[in-house]
Parts: sequence; C-alpha cells; structure tokens
Amino acid sequence: MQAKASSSEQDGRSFIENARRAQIVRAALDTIAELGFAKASFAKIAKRAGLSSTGMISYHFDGKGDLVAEAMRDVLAAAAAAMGPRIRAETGGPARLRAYIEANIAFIAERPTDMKALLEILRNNAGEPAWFLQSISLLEEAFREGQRAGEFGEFDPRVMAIAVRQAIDGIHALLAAEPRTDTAAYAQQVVRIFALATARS
Amino acid sequence: MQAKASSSEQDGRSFIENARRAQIVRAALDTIAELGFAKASFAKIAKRAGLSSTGMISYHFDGKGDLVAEAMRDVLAAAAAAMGPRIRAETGGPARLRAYIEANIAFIAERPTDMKALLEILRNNAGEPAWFLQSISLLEEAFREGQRAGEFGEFDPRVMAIAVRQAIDGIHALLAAEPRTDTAAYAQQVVRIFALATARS
Amino acid sequence: MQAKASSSEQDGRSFIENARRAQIVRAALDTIAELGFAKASFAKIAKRAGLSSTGMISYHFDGKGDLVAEAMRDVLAAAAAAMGPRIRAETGGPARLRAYIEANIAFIAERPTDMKALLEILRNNAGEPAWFLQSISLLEEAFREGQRAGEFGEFDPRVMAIAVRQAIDGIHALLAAEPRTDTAAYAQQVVRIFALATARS
Amino acid sequence: MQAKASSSEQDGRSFIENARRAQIVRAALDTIAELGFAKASFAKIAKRAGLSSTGMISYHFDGKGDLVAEAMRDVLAAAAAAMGPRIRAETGGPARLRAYIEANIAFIAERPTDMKALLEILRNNAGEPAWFLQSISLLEEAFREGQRAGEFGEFDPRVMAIAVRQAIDGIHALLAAEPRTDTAAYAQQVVRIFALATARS
DNA sequence: GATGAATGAGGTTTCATTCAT
DNA sequence: AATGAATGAAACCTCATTCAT
Repeated sequence: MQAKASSSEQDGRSFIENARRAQIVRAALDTIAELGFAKASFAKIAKRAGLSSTGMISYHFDGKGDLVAEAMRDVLAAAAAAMGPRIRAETGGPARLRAYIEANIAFIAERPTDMKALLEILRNNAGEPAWFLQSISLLEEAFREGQRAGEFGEFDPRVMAIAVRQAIDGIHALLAAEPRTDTAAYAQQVVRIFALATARS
Repeated sequence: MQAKASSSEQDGRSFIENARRAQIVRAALDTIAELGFAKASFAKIAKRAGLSSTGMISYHFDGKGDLVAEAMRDVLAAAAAAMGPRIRAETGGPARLRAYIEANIAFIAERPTDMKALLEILRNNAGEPAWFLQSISLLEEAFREGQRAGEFGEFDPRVMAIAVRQAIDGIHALLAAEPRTDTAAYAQQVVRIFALATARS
Repeated sequence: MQAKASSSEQDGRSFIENARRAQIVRAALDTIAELGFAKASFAKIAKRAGLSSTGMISYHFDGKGDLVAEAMRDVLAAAAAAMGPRIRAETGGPARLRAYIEANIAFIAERPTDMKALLEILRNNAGEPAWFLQSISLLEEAFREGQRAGEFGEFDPRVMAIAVRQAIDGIHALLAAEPRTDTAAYAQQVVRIFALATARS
Repeated sequence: MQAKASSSEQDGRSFIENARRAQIVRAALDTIAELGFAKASFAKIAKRAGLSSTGMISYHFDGKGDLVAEAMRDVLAAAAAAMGPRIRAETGGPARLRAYIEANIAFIAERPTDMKALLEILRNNAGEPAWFLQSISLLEEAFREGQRAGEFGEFDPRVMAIAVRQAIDGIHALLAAEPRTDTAAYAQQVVRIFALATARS
C-alpha cells in the first residue's frame, strides 16, 4: 500500500520500488541543481522524472523532507565512498589535507550536478547549523591531531577548517560563472594556500 | 500615478514615498535574515513592516525582484561606505588585504542581520553568477596589482580572491551555529591565513 | 493584508469585510446542510458563495476550523436569541421544560438549514464530547433544581436531559425523510412524553 | 476473475475470499469507530487490516459504498441475532418495549466499537433518510399494535419510536464524553421514561 | 488472489499581483 | 498614498481506483 519507508529503515524493498525511488531522487537532484532548492517543487521534479502526478512522489516518500533527506544521504554516501579511501591512503596531516582538498574538488568536478544540489540542500534545509559544525568537525579534529604531532603550526583549527571547506565550496560559484574552469588548477591553488597557512613557521 | 521606479532610475520621489520604501526594505532584510530567502513572502514582510496590505509592497516596488534588488543595493552601499575608507586608508597590498578582511568581518559583526540577508539574496537570487565574479573582481585586481608591485608571491589571483571571500563569509554559518563566536579572533585567524598564503616566498 | 480575525477578537472590521465573512458563513451553512459536513469542501462553499477561488475563504478565515467555528457560533447565538426569552418567560420547571422543547422545535422548523448544519458540525467536529456535555448541562441543572423544588419526580437528571435533547434532534432525520412533517405536532408529542416522564408520581 | 459481488448477490465465494472480506470489514468498522466516517480512508483501513495495498479493498469490494454497506449489514445482522430472541421472548407491548431498550443498550455496551461505527455509517452515508424510517418502523408498528390492544395510551407512534431510538443512541455521545458510564443504569432510566410516557392514563 | 505502483482528481493553503475605493 | 478585497496559479498532500505482474 505504501512504499514509504522514512528511508532509514532496513531495506526489504523490491528492485522496482528502489528503482522508482532512485529515479525520483535523481530527478530531484537534477532539479535542485538547475533551479535551486526553493524552486524545486514536486511538480518540476515529477515532470523531469516523467511521472504523471506529484502524488507519485508523495506515494514513494514521506513528504519533501524525506525526499530531500534521501537525496542528501545518497550524495554524501557516494562522496564518502569516492573520497574516503583516497584520503585515508595518505599518511600524516599535511598529506591528508592535500588529499582532502584534491579529492573533494575532483569529486565536485566529476559530479557537479549532485554536489551543487547537495550544497543547495545543506544551505536551505532547516537544521543546517548543526550539520555545518559536523561537516567541519572531521577536518577540525585532523588539524588538532596534526598540531599535537607537530606537523602543523599554530592556528585555530576550527577557523582553518571553515576556511578550507569554504575554499573548496567556492568552486561551485566559479563553475556557475565560468563553466570551463580548470578544476585541477583550482585544486592546486587551494592546496598551496593551505599548505602555506598550516605550515610550521 | 505609480510610485514604482524599477529602482535604478533617478529619484524624483517624494520624501514620504522614500520613507515607505526604506521601511519596506528594512522589513524585507529582517525577514530574509530571520526566515531565509525562500520563506520571506510579501505577507511576512508586510506584517513585519506593519503594513495593512501586501499590495503596498507591489505599489512601491515593481515586483519581488525589484524589492530584493533595492535591499541588496542598500546593504552593499552601506558596506562600501563603512569599509571603503578603512581599506583605502592603508597603503600597500598586504596592509590593504588585512584591512579588507578585518573591515568585512567587523561590518558583519556590526550588522549581522543585514549581512545575513545579503548573503541569502546573493545565494538565492537569479543572476548570481554574474554578480559573484563582480564581487571578487576588486579583490582579484588588488592581488594582481600587488603581484606586479612585488608585494605578493605567485598565485592565481582569482582563486585567492575566492578563498578570501569565502573565508570571510564562513563566519555566517559559524555565527548561526554558535552565536557567541568571537568575531575579532575569527578575523585575526583569517588575516593570518592569507598573510601566509600570499606572502613572497 | 489579512482579514482573518480568528473570529473571537473584537470587531473593528469594516462593513464590507463582515459582509463577505457573513456571505461565506452562509454558503458554508447551506453547503454543510445539503451535502453533510464531510463533503462540504472549500471548493463547494466557494462555488456557492460565488467566489472565484477557495483562496478567498483562506483569506477571510484562518482555516476550515475557524470558518466552522464562526458558523457554529452564529447559529448558536441566533438560537439563543430566539429561544432564550421564550424559555425564561416561563415560571417553574415543568413550564420551562415545555417551553424549551417547543422553542427548540419551532426554531428548527423556522431555520431548518442552519440547524441541520449545526447538528452536522457538532457531530463531526473534533471536541464534540466536551461540547455535548455542555449542551445538556443547562437542561440537566434545570431538572436538578426542579427536583429540589419538588416540581419533578425522581429520575437521573442527566439521562433525562439526554433523552429530551435527542428527542428534539430526532426531528432532523424525520424532516429529511418526510419534509412535510408537522413540526408543531411533533413538538406537542415530545412535550407530552416528557411531561409524563418527569411528573411526580 | 473478480471477487467483487456488489455484495447482495448469492454467495458462491470461496472460504478464503470470504475470510478476507470479513477481515476487511472488521478493520473498516474499527477504523470508522475510532476516526469517524469521514477520516476512515482505504489507506487507514488497509493499514489496520495488515493489507499491503488498498487495491485489495477495491478488489474485494465494489467501491467504498459497497464496503460500508456490508459492514452495516454485518453489524445489523449481529444486532438482530443478539437482540431479536430476547425481545420476542417477551409477551405484550410494554414488556417488549422494555426488552427492546434493554437489549439495545446491552448490545451497545457489549460491542461499543461496532455500534459506534454503525451509528457513524448511518449518519454519514447517503440514503440515510430512507433507512431511518425503516429503522424505526418496527418500533412504530409495535406501538401501533399495542395501542390497538389497549396496552398503550394515546400518542403518535412514530414520534414515540423516534424518541425511544434517539434516547438509546444518546448513550454513544455520553460514553464518548464519560467512558465509565453505567450503561445498565442508563437503560433503566430510559425504560422508566418510556414506561411512563406510553402508559394508559 | 495478492501486490504495490500508478493515476488523476481533489483537498487546504499560500503566493505575488491587481484593482476599486 | 493607502487600503484590503479579489484573483488564479501553484504549493504539498491524500484520496479511491485501476492495472500489470
């Protein structure tokens, strides 16, 4: 009767059902990336997904929040899968910081639509403040640890984490303004900036 | 018979009319800052402004875009007036960079509501990409000039400008998550980061 | 901007506004009486009131509950105004009981639409149980007092109050089935039933 | 290929099929009793019945009207089976009237859910007026017969029948407001009221 | 028989805008 | 200038029903 599964439940869902859900999530991400969070209505998403009515989205998801949450989770999971190994492969704070920046920007370059949508979601969804702190906490902790190990100079780890995160996310606006931007070059510049900014004096 | 003036025209408007416009702009900024761009409807703005009808907003402004544009222009003008002299007072690229960062964050700390609203507008309004390039162009040109003068090291001025701008704007999310943040300390950290990142080697 | 007034506030409303509200309330009562509470949607009410969209109802009332509450209050007030004096004019429990029954049924005969709608509202609206007890409390108290004065025999005042109220309301179903029913005769029969049932032995 | 049987047909249905129908009818009654007629959607009924799809209800019943009609018939049949013998066991009009009231209220006390649902259905379903007359016709005829036999006084049998029926049904509202009500005592009061009201003078 | 996906209509509410007064 | 009523579109959601598997 209901396909809804508040989307954190265990998955005994059928293939077809998951396929529909995935199709809707995809359409949602594309729509959000193209029109922005506010203008991504169920009507627009349903149209892009080829659905006959917005009721189908309500049928598969427990409201807009549920759809957006699943979309967010999907992208975050894909990002973690792509970037995690690459970052953890490096040893030592500075190398990991470089890998973090490069992996992030590479993934943005690889899946710009998804990552633009993710940024829109994080910026416009309620409860952002809490998530923001969490999103930089890993980076912050890495800085703190590196400082203890003497790999980094003295600076406020939280501010540095914000600066790194924001520099990475800055590429979205640049890509929007100039789609032909060389993302690898952008990454190298960011790497250089924070190599210098975090180095021991 | 209309007071509307697509708001870039020269002003033959009466004092009262301008007072009304200013009152509405103020309510719009407060509403956008509190509720976010998407949820700042004419109804909410009119209520906050103490207006009896949303029709008053339509009467004085040529649509939502016009209101938002004027609000944006007002804040940008105030920011330029407050920050411009302080920045221009400094001589040399590095000193001006420091002044730029400090003045920006000081102004955000001083008028957090207006600046939060401005950020919301810039992020959610159509035509953002074009404006984004313009917003960093001054910074970018300053870096380019400083490099010619030998005051800065070698780096991509555009990427550096983005990184600086984004680091400054990062304080909004931090303030949202932790309102008691010491903004002056935040500014000093950002100053330090970009002093190191832009220095000649 | 908003005509809404959660409808228990003091009335500084304009004549036109009150006229529109009254018009909508009238259409709502007619619609509820004709189609029943459940099928009386805003669309049906708006159509009957000659409104261009359901948005007009939302403009004047703070949701369906507000509209229904105002409709209920209007009818109850009219009923109290029509019946109250007639009942209070009588002296002594038995005379007042007769007046209560006659006045109620006469008012139902006079304004059958409004009273049918009122019954629908009371039966289908949330919070009915509480209101039910209140609606019979006056009658119940009158019986209790009459018993103390020796005007009535011995019986449970609450059950008797329910029986009287229900006998009166029974005329709605009878009128629906046979619109030509002689309501005055119905009233006399009910009067007789409860005269006998409440008499001292 | 369809199991639907507009439910007044003779039954060539299989055991399993009838079991499913009964299961759905049970869930419908529970849902209607708990949420009211208007809010008892197929979705809610299917959920309560443990069905995987609302389509199951449409498969087994020819629409909502059919389901409701069967539910109504089931309860009426059970009521007739429980109350009929008890009433017919009595001899003479007054004794049968007493038995009618007692049996009705006892059955309501015994199966409050079903009877509450039945009342909801009768009040909200189209075609109620016709059914209403039928529901009191037995009582009315009994009064008429008793009057011919000189067992009752003079009164309008139809009005008396309505009053009795309504007094009985009044216990639903009372139970909703005060669940701990003593139903047997309520019955005795009603019996007393109508013993006095129908007695020869 | 049973499932769950799909449909299209309809529900209430909010939106920006227009208009008569 | 200002009011507030009016408009019609669009928002999200739920409904009973149908259909392929």
